[in-house]
Amino acid sequence: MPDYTLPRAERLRSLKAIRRMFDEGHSGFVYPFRYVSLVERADAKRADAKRADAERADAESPDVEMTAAVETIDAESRRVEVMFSVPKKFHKRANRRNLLKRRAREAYRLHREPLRERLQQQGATLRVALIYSTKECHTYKTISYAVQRILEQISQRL
RNA sequence: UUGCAAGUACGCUCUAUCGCUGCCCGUAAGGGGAGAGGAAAGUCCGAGCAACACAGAGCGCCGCACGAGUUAACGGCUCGACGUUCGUGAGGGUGUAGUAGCGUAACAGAGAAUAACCGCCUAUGUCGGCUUUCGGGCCGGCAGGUAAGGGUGAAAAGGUGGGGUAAGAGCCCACCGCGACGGCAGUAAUGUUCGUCGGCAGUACGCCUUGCGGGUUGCAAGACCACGUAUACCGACAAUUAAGGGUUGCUCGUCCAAUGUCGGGGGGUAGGUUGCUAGAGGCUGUGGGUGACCACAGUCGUAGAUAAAUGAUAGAGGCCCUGCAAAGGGUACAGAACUCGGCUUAUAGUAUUUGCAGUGUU
RNA sequence: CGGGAUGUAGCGCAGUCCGGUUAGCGCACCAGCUUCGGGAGUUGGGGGUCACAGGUUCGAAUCCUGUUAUCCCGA
Repeated sequence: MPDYTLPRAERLRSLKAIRRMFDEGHSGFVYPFRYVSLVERADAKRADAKRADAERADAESPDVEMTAAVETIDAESRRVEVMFSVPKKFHKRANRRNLLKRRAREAYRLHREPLRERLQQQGATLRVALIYSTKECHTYKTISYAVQRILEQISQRL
């Protein structure tokens, strides 16, 4: 039985980690999403993160609304951390942004199992951000398809 | 029946699968139950709450301003008064403290306020001319009188008619309008088809004056715990009278002393707990009040997240639109962030009460 | 979430406090002159729903109210 849950622990919440991901991560675009991901194979990531934070001061993309998860002690649940974002620039109304974030989260929740297995095999961890960057408001079907494509792409890059 | 006006209530429902955030039960597996709005929005007012001395004085600044009521409070609400404006009407919009003094009123116009440009008059005074029956008469000028007429303007000193006059004028009179006092009605604003009297006022805005209210900053307020560090370094300040500071526009008052206070300048954290949801609470009934609202009784338990949960998908059913039907399409505005009371703005549609105007039938 | 500012010609800004005759300045644009031609220079010209909607006033870019867009600040 696959695990379809998505508790808060699996969401990317640390400001430090987010900055690092946007600086060093690999980014791509599958309509309507822009995505950013960062793979880490080493175990000594905590020291890494500290160094990265000290290096740089100025933050980029200030009007991005972020959804994230805290770093927990459990290493297993930290295999993948994800955040979803819908910029205010494209969607003015809060209820619209909520709806799109929820659809994206749902699509991720139902389709991330293959990716997770692959990560487990390789012993790597992954951080992903999905940014909905279009003015149109797409249905669940479109979003679901796009999310699957993104997860496939990330999986192939491992 | 058509079109309107003013309100009031509601504003999708159910099932399945997979989830999210608190809470309760359980050692655990798991189970139970809760989970967006009328505007949650804008942040335009008013409060609670918190810190600053359980916050003081004066000045300044800001807000409000018909009357009565309502309320914890308000710039809100209710009922009422008057003016103005839109509407055939039901009704809707908007305004209303005081005026002693000062300022401004472009352009146009003679003039924008102790008005004489054109016009009218020459009774009165005076000068000149003509004439004379020597009383005076006529013409012109000057002093002067005149707010009727002209045109300008947003606004020109009550209106119409008559008398009166040299010409005119509330100068006098009639009616209309206005104001004051008294009576009457009303708690009052105010009204008055009552009585008596007064010839009778510029207008708008601002300064100003009066009354009432406002200390400042806001839950990123504030409190605690953990982690980490630096009492780095530089500068200012005093021994009894002051500097500096204590979240206030200024002044005062008051408080702060050497392991000190403050400033400059660096360093660390980016976590948790609390504030955090029972409150001027909702609903029902009875009573009071025109009403806002109030009193009493009963009853209910109703989000608390933290880059932020309250959902996604599928199916079925309502409702609306198109269509003969089959079928197709639509189902608004919008997402809690300390909490209340209002206001404002957005909103597919549905139901309903009262009232108005028109048309038809009887 | 809380607090604050701005919107005027294609672009950048005055004017708004304290309302008044025709909303002004620079760059850009158009035309003439100049040059063999262009640039520079010079002379003239066009271009504005003063963000939007109500209100106050005789009269509103200016005062008042609401809406909308953009920007800034607060750990």
